[in-house]
Amino acid sequence: MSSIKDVAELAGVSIATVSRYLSDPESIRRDNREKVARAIQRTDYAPNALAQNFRRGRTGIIMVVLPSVGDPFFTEVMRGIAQVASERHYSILIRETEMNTLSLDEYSDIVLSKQADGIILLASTCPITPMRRRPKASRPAPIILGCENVTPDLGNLFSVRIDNRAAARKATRHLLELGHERIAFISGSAGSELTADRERGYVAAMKRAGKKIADGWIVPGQLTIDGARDATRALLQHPQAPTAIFCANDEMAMGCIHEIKQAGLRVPDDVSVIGFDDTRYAAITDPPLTTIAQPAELIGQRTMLRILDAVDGIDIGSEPEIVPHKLVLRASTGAPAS
Amino acid sequence: MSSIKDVAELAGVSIATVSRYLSDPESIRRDNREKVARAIQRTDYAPNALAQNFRRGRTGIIMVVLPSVGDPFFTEVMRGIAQVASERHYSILIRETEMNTLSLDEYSDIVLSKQADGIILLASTCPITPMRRRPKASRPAPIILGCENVTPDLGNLFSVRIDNRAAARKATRHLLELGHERIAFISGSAGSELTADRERGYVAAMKRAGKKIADGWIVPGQLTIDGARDATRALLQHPQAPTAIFCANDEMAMGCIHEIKQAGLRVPDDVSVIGFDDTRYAAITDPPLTTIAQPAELIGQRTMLRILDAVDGIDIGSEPEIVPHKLVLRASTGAPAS
DNA sequence: CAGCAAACTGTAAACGTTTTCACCATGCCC
DNA sequence: GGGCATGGTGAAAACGTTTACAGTTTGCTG
Repeated sequence: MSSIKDVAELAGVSIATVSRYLSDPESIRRDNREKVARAIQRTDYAPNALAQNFRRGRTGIIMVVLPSVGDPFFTEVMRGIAQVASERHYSILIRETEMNTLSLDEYSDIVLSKQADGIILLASTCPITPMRRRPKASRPAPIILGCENVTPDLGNLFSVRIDNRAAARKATRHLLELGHERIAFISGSAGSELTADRERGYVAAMKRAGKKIADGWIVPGQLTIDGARDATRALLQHPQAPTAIFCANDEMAMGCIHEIKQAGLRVPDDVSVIGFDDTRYAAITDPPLTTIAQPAELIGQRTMLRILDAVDGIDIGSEPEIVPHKLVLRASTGAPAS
Repeated sequence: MSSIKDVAELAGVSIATVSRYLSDPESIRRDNREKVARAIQRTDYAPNALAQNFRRGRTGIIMVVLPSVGDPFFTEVMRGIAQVASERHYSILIRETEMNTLSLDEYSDIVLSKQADGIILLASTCPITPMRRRPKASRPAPIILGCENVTPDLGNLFSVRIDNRAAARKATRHLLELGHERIAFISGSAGSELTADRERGYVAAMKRAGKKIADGWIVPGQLTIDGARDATRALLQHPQAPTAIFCANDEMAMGCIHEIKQAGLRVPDDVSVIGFDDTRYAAITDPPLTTIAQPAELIGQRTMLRILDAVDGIDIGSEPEIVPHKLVLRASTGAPAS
């Protein structure tokens, strides 16, 4: 591949001039402009991105860490992220971290060692351990959260998300208002702060309504279809089997509904099911899924915009940006059989 | 951030020694090894990836181009890709190209200008235009295909995929064997070679069985849920409405089934539906979906391995690597009502 | 046409590595 | 003890840009 030097030689100017042509053609004289343009054509020159990035000290990469690329909700968030990224000429680097915990230090190192300019942590199923060292860093590495909120001792990570607790309360209240009393909750896994908040909302709503939550009504479902199927089977065999099940995401709701039908029961006649996320499949499940809608794409866009701000040195603070959610009524919930 | 120079100074050795320590600690003397190790500790040093890559002339990035990150099949392929990538310390850079056509030249430029070491083209919905220029490049840029096969004039791009035609024949034959005569096909979009091949398989199987394909039985569905719903509505109103519908992917099959139920018909009693891909949702649709299973994750792994070979300068040729597929029988297909 | 500002250009340094090359010890063999 | 391989080291070049600085040309004004 030809370099800027070849172009300069062919055009009969210095490499500085070529470089200037590249960044701002107007800044060089007309005749040189044309000579350089021709030389670039002839040599088939394209700037070496590696050298540019090195020189500029930026990678042009934002790393996105997420537990599973398969999850349709994250997919939607990713779409928002990718959209802003391409507008701003940034690339996104996806890292899937099934379960392995990385400490904030390690993420910080990724930025410091110039593997990425910033990091977006999408709801991690693993507890993020706080930062130990490097108080010396003049300015903290740009790391922010999407969707997730996080244990308070982690300190001040900015995030864009909905109010998960309020949303879960709303979902639970919907079931209560339909007349359900025995409402179960299929959560994520132990480490997930994201679903923990939803669980808190569920518990709070039940409490406020004066309903008891029986042992075994809160079942972990790993946020996966299969996890939810197992959880659902357990719930259906529970001595006080629930008449409604609140699943912490839509994937699990799909697994849950399938398992209920499998058991010969009907949704919502025998058991109501409510999901969370309003993914693309929610409208075409059978029955169509009542769920909490999150503006996933918007979350992605906002998160990306904010991290780019942070990369540019703008202080984005640590006050989370809360985006709206809403309850979408479809046909998977109804009054309990009396 | 401290550089190798700081470490060298603190340790009292040259930067060359530090560099050698980093790449192979055994290659330096014991006492220096310890001094350097201590100095690295004390300075909190981590190599600057930007500088390393620049110096080495490699990006450590493989770009993956795909039409939609949302598609669960591609998601599965991505998982395979990501897995190999992380083993080999490569990063993947996702580029979503809704519809915009890029020429092979442009992809080639991305590699030549060191934005990525290689490119994987996952089934593009857009026709890839062949390469015009740059015959000068000593060796073609490593660009290979996953899933997709491509118009012959594009020449010699290696690919890993199933035999789509044979698979589609198998799916169609399954319906024929159940006794269906009026079988429709919901394809992708016009530009998609991928679904074009499936369409060819469908046509071939129908022909061989001596069944006519009525006008309007082959409907484009854009590979999306909504596209398939529209297509299905059209098919149900067709004067010779089909008793079985073959969808070019599972997403469309899900949309199709939903629309059939919407119309008050039953699957498979009134209309049989068969999908393609065997995504994670196939088993939990209602009824569970009969479909063609592709080893998506394997395709991803193999594709990534081969492109890494190509990046290393190994000639991988252009003979496609064909991986096995199979027909998975579930409950969405059955004999036609007589 | 002198003088001066403005516009443009070239030289060279810098970014942080890796790696070649020459060099210096050290230990071994004769 | 001289020669020689061996193992380790440091100086310096190189990778391809961008950019500060100084220098040169151009155009304008009086």
